Amino acid sequence: MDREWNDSQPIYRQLRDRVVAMILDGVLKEGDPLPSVRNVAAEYRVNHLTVLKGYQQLVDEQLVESKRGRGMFINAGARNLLLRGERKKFLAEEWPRVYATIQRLGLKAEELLDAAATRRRSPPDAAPTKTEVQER
Amino acid sequence: MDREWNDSQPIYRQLRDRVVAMILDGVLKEGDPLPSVRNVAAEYRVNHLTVLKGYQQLVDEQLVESKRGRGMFINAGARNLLLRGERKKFLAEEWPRVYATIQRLGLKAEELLDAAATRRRSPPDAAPTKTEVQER
DNA sequence: TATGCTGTTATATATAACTATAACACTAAT
DNA sequence: ATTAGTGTTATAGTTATATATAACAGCATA
Repeated sequence: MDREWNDSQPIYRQLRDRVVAMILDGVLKEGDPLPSVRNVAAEYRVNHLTVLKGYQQLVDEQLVESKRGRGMFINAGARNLLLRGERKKFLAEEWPRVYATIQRLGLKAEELLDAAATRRRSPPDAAPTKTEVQER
Repeated sequence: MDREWNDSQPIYRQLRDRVVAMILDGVLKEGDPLPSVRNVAAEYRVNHLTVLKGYQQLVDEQLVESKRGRGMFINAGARNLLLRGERKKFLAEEWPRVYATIQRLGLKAEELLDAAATRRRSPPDAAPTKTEVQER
């Protein structure tokens, strides 16, 4: 119900990232409507302008199209566009920093895999719905 | 000379992180003075209050001690304190998100290692000095 | 004592992020 | 035509981040 926000990124960017994750994971497919601005705002207890700002990023990236009065919809080719773009961005901007940290802390593959495996346990009745933005 | 700032984190936190990296890497050892607030401010072309704020974080974390009129110095035990704390923080807060992204993008170990290997090439005369905060 | 380093405090200003509240515009269905 | 759902715009206020400028306080040394 009440997801938490990471203080290392503005909320609107985290929202954008969550939708991106849903597209990559196939939870949102081409032509699908995004959960509505006001629904998300209510569910996450966030201002609807903040949600809109996150969604507008997706529009600017050509991933999503807005149809006034109807909703916002995943564009054709969105997933492929993302696979290219996000890969490049991650490898160039995020991974080097993360890799350096791993080296610096002397973390081993086993510890990393253990930590990744136990990162979340979903409560039994928390089956994901298409109408809500999902936590990663 | 003129390092760049990552727009995904406030400057003062990036400064804090760079000093932490220098401690972990052994560039700054216990008892060593930190590069002075005003020097760093000048070199990075940043307000000295921003640098001070980053340094104050380190004081709050017991990693550094401030001696008015003399400078700021790495505390005894700072590196060990960091090794515990940063490991825990990284594995709990950052790595799960990063790991999920790697899975989502279908990145393979080889690609990751390649990207990490080519992440920086130091110009020949850019030997790190103790008196400057280093880029990771 | 005077100079030149340190860290620190005080004001004031600008911008980004987020919020609350209200209103507007368009679409679909009753 | 009305209603209820979409996205969108407008105003205004708060907090965090970063800036510029000035001044204060402590230490070391010439």
